[in-house]
Order: sequence, then C-alpha cells, then structure tokens
Amino acid sequence: MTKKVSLTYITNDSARKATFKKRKKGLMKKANELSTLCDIQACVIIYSQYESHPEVWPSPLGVQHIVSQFRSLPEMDQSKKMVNQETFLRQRIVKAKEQLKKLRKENREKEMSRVMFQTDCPVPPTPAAVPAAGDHALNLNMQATMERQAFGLSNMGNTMQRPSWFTDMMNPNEQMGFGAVAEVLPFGDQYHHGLWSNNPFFP
Amino acid sequence: MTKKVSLTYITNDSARKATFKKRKKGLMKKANELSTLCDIQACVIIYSQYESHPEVWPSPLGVQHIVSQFRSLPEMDQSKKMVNQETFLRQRIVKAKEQLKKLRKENREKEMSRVMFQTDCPVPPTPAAVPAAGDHALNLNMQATMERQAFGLSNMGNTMQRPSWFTDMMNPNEQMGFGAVAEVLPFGDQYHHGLWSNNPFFP
DNA sequence: TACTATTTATAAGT
DNA sequence: CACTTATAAATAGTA
Repeated sequence: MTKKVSLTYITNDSARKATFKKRKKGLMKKANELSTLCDIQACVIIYSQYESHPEVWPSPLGVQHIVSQFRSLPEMDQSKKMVNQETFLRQRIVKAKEQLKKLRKENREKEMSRVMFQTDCPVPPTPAAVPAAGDHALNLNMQATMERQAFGLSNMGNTMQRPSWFTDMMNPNEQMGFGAVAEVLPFGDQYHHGLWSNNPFFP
Repeated sequence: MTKKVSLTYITNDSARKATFKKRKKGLMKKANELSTLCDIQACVIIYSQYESHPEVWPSPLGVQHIVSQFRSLPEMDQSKKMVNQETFLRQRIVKAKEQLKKLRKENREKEMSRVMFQTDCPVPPTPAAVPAAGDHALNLNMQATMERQAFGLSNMGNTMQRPSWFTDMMNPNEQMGFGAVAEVLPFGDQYHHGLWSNNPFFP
C-alpha cells in the first residue's frame, strides 16, 4: 500500500476528498505544533469546495488578529508617500471605520441581552505558542507590485501555477465588498525565490 | 537520536530556531501539497521573531486574495442587519476606498515607469490547485494572547463560537491601523469544537 | 548544512 | 466514516 504519492491533482472525487480531510488535519496539527514549539504567531486559512465557510487555524479570532497585523504594518516601504491626498483619504476611512465600530458596538450591546452567548467555556492554560508556517517563497518584489496587481493592473500573467483564485483576481469581483485588498497587506520583499513557484519550499 | 518530541515550547534558543526553520519548511510544503492534490485555496501566514515581515504562503497576493474573500462573505449569518446607519457608514467607507484605490493606481502608474519590475517570469502550465490548510482549532498561544490582553481583551477563552466581530468589538484596537478587523472576516460558526483548545485537531 | 534513527503522516484497504 | 497496515515523509539529535 501507500504508493509514493504523485503530487498532482487527484481526479477521483472520493479519494480526493478523503485525502483532503486527512491532510487538512495533518496540516493543522503541524501548524499547531510549530506554534507551540516555537512560540510564534501564525494562521492558516482554507477554502475548499467541501465547506461553505473558510476553515481556519487557530480560530477566526486568531486569523483576524494575524490579518490585522498585516494591515497595521508600516504601510509598505513603498510608502513613498504617494500623493498627500492619499493620506487624506486614509484618514477619512479611518474615521468612518471608527464610527462604524462604535455603532456596531452599540448594536451589539443591544442584541447582547437576548443572544446571551455562553461565556462559560473554560480558558485553557494558554500554552505558549502560536503556529508558524511556511516561509518560502514568494516573490513579490513587490508589495507594491502586489497592490498593483490587486488593483487590476495588468501583467498578472507571469504568476506560475496560478491557483484558482488567481484567475478570480483577473476579473474584478464586485462581490468583494469594501474594496477588498485596498489597504494591502504589508509584506516585505523577502520573497525573491520561488514565488508562485511550484517548488517554493526548496529555495 | 530523535527523541519523541514533547509538544512544548523549546527553551533552547538555537534548538528552537532550528526546529522553526525545519518545521516551517515542512508546513509550507504540506500546504502546497494539499492545495495541489485537492485543488483548494488556502494560505498560511507566519509571524516569527526571526523575521520582521510575515512569512506567507502561497504568496502575499495569494494571502490577500484569501483574506479579501473573508471580508466579502455574507457579513455573517448574524447580519441581522444592525442599524441602518451602519450600511450608510459602510458605503461611505467603500466610496473612500474606491477613491483611494484610484488615486493609488495613478500614483503607481507614475512610479511604474521607473521601478519597472520584472514582468518576464514565464507562466508555467497552471496546474490546478491552491493549497488547503488546516481546519481545526488550536489554542492560540500566548503571544497572541498576551497581545490581546495588551489590547484590553479579557477572557479570550470564551471567544469560542462567538462571532469574530463580536470579540473584536469588545476590544477596540486602536493600534491596528485602519480599524483593522473592523470589517470583520466572516466566519461561520462551525468552530464549536476545540476552539482555542489545545487539542483541536481531533474533534 | 548533511546524515541517520525514529517518529509521524498517510495511501490503500477493510 | 472509523480503523489497520505498509510505506513514504518529516524531522530531532548529531557530526
């Protein structure tokens, strides 16, 4: 048994699903171990056709936290401070968001009384780590470039083995409310090897 | 050699770093395989003390895409449409972002001429998948926890199945530029087992 | 970084 | 699916 797994798409539906479940579990476990062993923050997000909602690690909150860190990063080196008007707009957005947040809080508090969630889950003796995951490759010289691409600037083409979502990028998806990636995630440009490559783990 | 690994924080600095590097690589590889084998979208984000920038998979762009999907999700089932004013504010933010985006594009185009990035990478025969990763819940270790506490969030423990936005609201994080997670990532509440638990992979 | 000894993860089967 | 087993992989401890 146990053939040497050929790293290609599994066409057999049931087999694929089975593998997915097993490996998803394994991946999550690995993430957890890494986080625990090295005490680092990390998160994993998976979108599969098997679940309508994204499956995440360590948790929705955890993911959000990580994601928010991205956004809070030095708004990119390339923050060659574009035009000043940008700053203005940003501020405007920030303000609006703050208002929104406040408003939401209020609404929530109102709703709270009835929803009354179970606040009783015991808080486990927080170990020590958050998961850490990959590190490879991604090129992106460009955050700047990223942003550009995200914004529909051409030359998307050269991204190897473009994942399905990539294709999505090509067609502006109106559905993404909130200008989606507008406030770009700040990545450095440590991603010079294998970006989008099929073999990014072996730089 | 090769002891049975006790899943706890590795205190020895060098040993921890070594393990981190090995496992990070392994995790990324696993993510890649899962994505390839099952053709699903996924992303991994890691924040370690070894790198100033987050390390991601499959790439910054990929991560952004995944993240944006979160935000585009049906603003949660619980979108019991709060007060209407919220919608108003949202629109306002959207508008501002669109303007910002346009502005950025312009700035970018101006800069483009000089930066001129390498548009020459060959486009490999797009296989079929994007990685898929975990799906369980894992405890969020401390760093994260500490950070949260720093933000004033108390009992994270019971954040379990509580809609992420809820928790967020609880601890308005000023630091997170852009209202950060304000526009919350829409997660369903399929996370009823082990959330934040130490042993979430085996529900 | 390279090299095993072992532990883990899993592809197939049942 | 849950469990079992033969193999493939990952990786801890060292050199």
